[in-house]
Amino acid sequence: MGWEAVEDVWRKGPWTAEEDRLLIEYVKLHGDGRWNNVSRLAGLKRNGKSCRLRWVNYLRPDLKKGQITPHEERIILELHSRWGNRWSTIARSLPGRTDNEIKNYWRTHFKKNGKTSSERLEKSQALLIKRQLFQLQQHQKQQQQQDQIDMEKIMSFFDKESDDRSPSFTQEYQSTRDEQGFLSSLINGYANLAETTSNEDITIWDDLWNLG
DNA sequence: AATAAGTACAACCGCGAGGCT
DNA sequence: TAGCCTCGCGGTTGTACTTAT
Repeated sequence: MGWEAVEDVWRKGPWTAEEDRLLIEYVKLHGDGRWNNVSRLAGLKRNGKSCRLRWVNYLRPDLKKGQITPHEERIILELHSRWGNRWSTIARSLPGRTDNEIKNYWRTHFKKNGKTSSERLEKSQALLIKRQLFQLQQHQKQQQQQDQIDMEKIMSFFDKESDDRSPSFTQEYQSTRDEQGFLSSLINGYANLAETTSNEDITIWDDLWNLG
């Protein structure tokens, strides 16, 4: 490693306001990068690695200050369930937030719940299934309404022309019934998988899907 | 009021990837 | 192509602050 090659003793621990000022001045003049030059050019007793970390996590002007919002929290949850501990990848989806910030937030807010990433993944999948179940149920409801309309048509048809039934009409009616039977079996299957998730979770996922 | 426990976050460390010579 | 340098990433630790007992 080359980080410690220039000097033997580097300052460690919390940064002072004066150190921050020197680092900001350095970046203004030379841009970010070439962090090993900072100690020589800016007069800082910090190694390049420490300077980079300080700049990236706290001094960058485009950083978003303040607490993680509930909206950001939902994004973190969703992306973590998808990518696991790939903090830098997750951070790229949250402008102004750093990987370190997200990592710390995750550890303090969610890790304590004792959920491993695989457990969270399972939960996310259950949420997805439950949402699909919800959509299927809505679809089934619409089908039932349509079915009732059809039934009224049939009754009216029998009333009017009981001796002259159209084969194409009865076929169409039968296919509608088949589709509904298929949906019912699908819903029954999903229901077993999704029963552990709440309707509140569905609302959260609806928000997430609407992000894009 | 004292202090133990919990929480939040800044900072450090080790490792590996990629570029350059 | 081997070795060095720079950088980024994820895990871990240290510490200040808050809350509970």
